Amino acid sequence: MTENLFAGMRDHAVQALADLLPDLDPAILAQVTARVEVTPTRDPAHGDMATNAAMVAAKPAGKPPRVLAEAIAARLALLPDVASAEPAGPGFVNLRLSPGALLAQIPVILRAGESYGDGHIGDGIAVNVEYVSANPTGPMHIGHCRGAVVGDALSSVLVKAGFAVTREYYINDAGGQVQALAWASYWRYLEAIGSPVTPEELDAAAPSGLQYRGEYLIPVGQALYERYGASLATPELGIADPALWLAHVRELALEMMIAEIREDLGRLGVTFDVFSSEQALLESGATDTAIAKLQAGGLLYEGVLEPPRGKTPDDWEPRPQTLFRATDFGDDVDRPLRKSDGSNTYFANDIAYHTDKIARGADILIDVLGADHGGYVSRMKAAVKAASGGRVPLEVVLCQIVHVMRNGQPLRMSKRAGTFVTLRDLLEEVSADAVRFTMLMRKSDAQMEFDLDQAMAQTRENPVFYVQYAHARCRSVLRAAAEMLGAEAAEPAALATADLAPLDDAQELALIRRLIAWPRLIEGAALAREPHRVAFYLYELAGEFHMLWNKGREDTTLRFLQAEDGEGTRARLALVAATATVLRSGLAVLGVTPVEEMR
RNA sequence: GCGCCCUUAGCUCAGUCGGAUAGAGCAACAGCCUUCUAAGCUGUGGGUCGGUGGUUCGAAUCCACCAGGGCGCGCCA
Repeated sequence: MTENLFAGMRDHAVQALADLLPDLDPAILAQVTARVEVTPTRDPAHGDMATNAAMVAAKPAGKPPRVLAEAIAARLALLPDVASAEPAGPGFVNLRLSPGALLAQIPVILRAGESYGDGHIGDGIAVNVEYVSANPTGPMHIGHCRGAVVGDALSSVLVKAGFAVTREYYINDAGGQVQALAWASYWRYLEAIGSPVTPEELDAAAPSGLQYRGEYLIPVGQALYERYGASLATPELGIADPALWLAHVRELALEMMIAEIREDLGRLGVTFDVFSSEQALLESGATDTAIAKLQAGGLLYEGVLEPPRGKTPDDWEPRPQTLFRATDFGDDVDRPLRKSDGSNTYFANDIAYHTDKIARGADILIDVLGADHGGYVSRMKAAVKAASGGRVPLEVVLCQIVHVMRNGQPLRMSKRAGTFVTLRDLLEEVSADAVRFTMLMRKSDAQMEFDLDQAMAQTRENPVFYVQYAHARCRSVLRAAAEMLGAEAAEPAALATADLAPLDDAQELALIRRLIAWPRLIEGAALAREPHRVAFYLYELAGEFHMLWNKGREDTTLRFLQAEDGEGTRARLALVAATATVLRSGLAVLGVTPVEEMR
């Protein structure tokens, strides 16, 4: 748990307001203080931090913002850590920390190590983050990997901010797609045992045709052969009664597909705490229970939906269905829970699944979904509201489509063109570090172009390289320091005791300001559910460090290691070590390797 | 037709949940450098924030309408 200087200063600003406005209605004051913020300044000329306290309080207090700002500044100026506090602009109070207060954060960082930035705003609240949840009918596709990276990084951000996170994958193993998987696997099995059955015959025999013809099921067919011999076929090696084989084939195919998915995701550094099975939920009766509960609450009825305006399906006919009163909970239309054959819709099972997550103790549910599921969001939110009695919110992070670009041209993701389609293929060309960081350099709900050339480039244009390079430079300096001063003297613990007064260059101070913004950044990213902010922060932090490094090319007094200046060297080494620490802390959140050297 | 997301410099994108003169990289232009710290460095130009209204001390941010792009729209998951 580390100190957030901005949060601390905010407490002082709020206190100042309370002292200055003793007659203000407490309820109004609370409203005002909720809007008070202390932020890093964009322009160093404005000091280290600024607060809007005077402006948000001006109206309720009936005083001009500048007057309030004067009074707040006068009070904040008395704080020992504040060097100056001045009203500015329309009513900001600009604060400059005393050099000691600013520099004192460096040993704080060094002692905290990578845990610097760990926060408590999560307060142990249980958050369930569900992501990927791709059908277990084939290997991971490139389209899945953005959600995987976003979900994984978001989880890490939340953990760092103090939330109790469960990372979860929902296996859709109950529907018709899995049945189709079983039939396709059976086809590969028949091939493995040398059956004369043709794909056409199988396509005709399977209830929904032969859907998955990719070669990735060949190993499944082989494994079935190894386990069952020819016993799943007729004596003539023809198609046997599905009752004899379907369950076996289904089980093994699912097992192997899930193993493959886990392996692919593992290569990307994406892991989960819990895998939940739709089929298991059905078998446990959880779905019936959840539906019965809605029924008991009077939230279900038999009714007929209107066709959507402007786009009536060809085969539309009015039909009575079991409907959930989603409109009572903010959705546009009530939603069906049962198909005409009496089985549950995907939505019905998903209600049970989300109910299950709540029953397991989640206080907040987050689903990371592809943009093609956008139309699904409002009904699921309605369902969760109904199922939890409004206690548990469902939040949805939508990930837009990724266009993979090469040589400035969109990459066609077709097998016929010989270009890759799977995550595994992608990872053979681009490192997991580059994939992850690049994916996180965009807001998730914005469409993005993934430039392969840029992701692989070993130049400044590549943000991953740029950030890893900054860390490598830090480590390089520290290795040299260990040579020069001895290993122990270059350790964080030793550097934490350095006299930091020599750090007074504008660029050194700019770097320190960036470092101390880390705890606040984590809080913001966690509350906004926006892991991409971490990537941008690291990019900017790396930029400040590179700038200092480059400045040392011209101004030799800014170089980190100087034989004739022991005190200055120790101070600068402390800054370098602190920078490396925060870079590592951030890269850990993103799941990107903090490399020791560029090779 | 309806709903949701998006539109910011030539390009790719940020903009800290309403704050100060809207930022970064690439590209362009102009210098420097070819190593003393490592894949070059420094500086400059570039914007009616898609458009029009509105809300207020203050709007890229919130609201309404319009334009363009994406996604979705009863028994697919």
